[in-house]
Amino acid sequence: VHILVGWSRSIVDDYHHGDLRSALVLAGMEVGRRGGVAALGVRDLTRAVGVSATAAYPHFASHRALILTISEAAQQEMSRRSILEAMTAAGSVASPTGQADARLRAFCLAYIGFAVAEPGWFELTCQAQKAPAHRDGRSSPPPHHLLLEALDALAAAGGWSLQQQIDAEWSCWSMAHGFALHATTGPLQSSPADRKSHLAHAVVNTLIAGLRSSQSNSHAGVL
Amino acid sequence: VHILVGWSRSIVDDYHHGDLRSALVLAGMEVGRRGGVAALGVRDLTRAVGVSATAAYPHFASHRALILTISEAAQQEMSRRSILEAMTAAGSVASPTGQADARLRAFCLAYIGFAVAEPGWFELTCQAQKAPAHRDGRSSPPPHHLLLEALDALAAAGGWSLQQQIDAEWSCWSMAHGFALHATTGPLQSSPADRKSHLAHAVVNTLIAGLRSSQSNSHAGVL
DNA sequence: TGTACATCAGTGAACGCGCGTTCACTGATGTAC
DNA sequence: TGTACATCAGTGAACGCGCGTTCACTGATGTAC
Repeated sequence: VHILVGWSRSIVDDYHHGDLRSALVLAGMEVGRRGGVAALGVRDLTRAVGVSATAAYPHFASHRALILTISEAAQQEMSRRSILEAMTAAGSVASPTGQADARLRAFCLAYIGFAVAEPGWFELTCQAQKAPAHRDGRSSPPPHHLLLEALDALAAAGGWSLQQQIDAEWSCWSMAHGFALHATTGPLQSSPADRKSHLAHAVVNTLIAGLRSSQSNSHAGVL
Repeated sequence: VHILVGWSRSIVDDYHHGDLRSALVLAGMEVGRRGGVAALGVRDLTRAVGVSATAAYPHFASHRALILTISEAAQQEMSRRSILEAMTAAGSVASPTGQADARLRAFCLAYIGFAVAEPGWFELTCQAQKAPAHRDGRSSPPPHHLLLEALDALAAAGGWSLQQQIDAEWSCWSMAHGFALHATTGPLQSSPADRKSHLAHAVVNTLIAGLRSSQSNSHAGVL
């Protein structure tokens, strides 16, 4: 049975001895949602949890390590709560080619949509970008795994080579990521929502049109 | 005639009374080239010029103002020294459509190439991204103006509507920007140069293929 | 049941640091008469 | 030619701040006998 002990002077009462590590990550998500990475100081987070500044160090080797852990939590949030949902919702389409198209489109638009809806979390997301490890059996995968999955279907339907599929992977991620940054932090940041949405659709349309035609004339017109 | 006066104790001897403003911006470009935005503290830059920390304030209202000015200098560098050069070099192609293609391709690849070759400057570049102002007669235009110029030709050759051209603008910029970030700061940052180069070409090919086919079936397949 | 002891998650004072910015000032330069 | 004065680009001491990290510590909890 948990009893509120004396040292807990903070408003955050849902933390008690024993799970400070998780509490810090949770606080990081809460604080970083508004405020981004800049708000994730060691002192900021320990303060938010209601604990002395030094209490973080038995759980995290350094400030950077704490940030990276929170970044991974943000990636989970993006994947599980936003992209995965959109992709499974896009599953109800007739033809297999149409379904593959729809799922890839859903990935890109959800990636962008998450960034626009949660710019703070999106910024966290960008902190820990590892080199992509291909299809290990990880549970609740980060965004990149979901992209690979969407492309698998498209590659099978279109008869792509492995090289073509890898290239496509980076086209999709670049387009979605670049647009997300423009809409979030860049020159589109104060555009109205419907303009952002229109451009997002246009941009993703161009991407998919390009992928579709890449199976016929790839490696043509090289500079 | 300039004489080395007593207060100039720094190694940077090419600064004398009267152009401290330019000297600070120049130092910012030098220091930011390695080190990025994080290295552009007020004290860092005044130290680099060999001047007291407070000397910057008659010339810049705040730290932020100083950074924005340096960012604009980096944009000039990117446009003039890298992109403009590549685009004019791509001018020698036969058909008008082929030339428009080549110039757009040159823009994207030069944008990415600059980011990879000068990641510090590229980071500076991203600091001051204003909303794009359409074709005013500015001398030595920032990257966005050069993109518009490249698209003008392509739109004329392809018979695009204005809306299609605006959409294309953001497709190009998103793709180039997203890939540049992946190659610079993101998951591709420690990939070998030839892999970056291969993927850059593949990604730009996909983009251009998408733009080419967008004139026929745009606004089709909307989600 | 009661005492002795190890464990372990936290405290809180302190370290050294560097930041952006303010303020009153100084000393060389150029101009007017 | 020489003196008086305004201008102006700098100085340097100081302010308040908050950071990440270290260290020796404390006090509650669980276990052994």
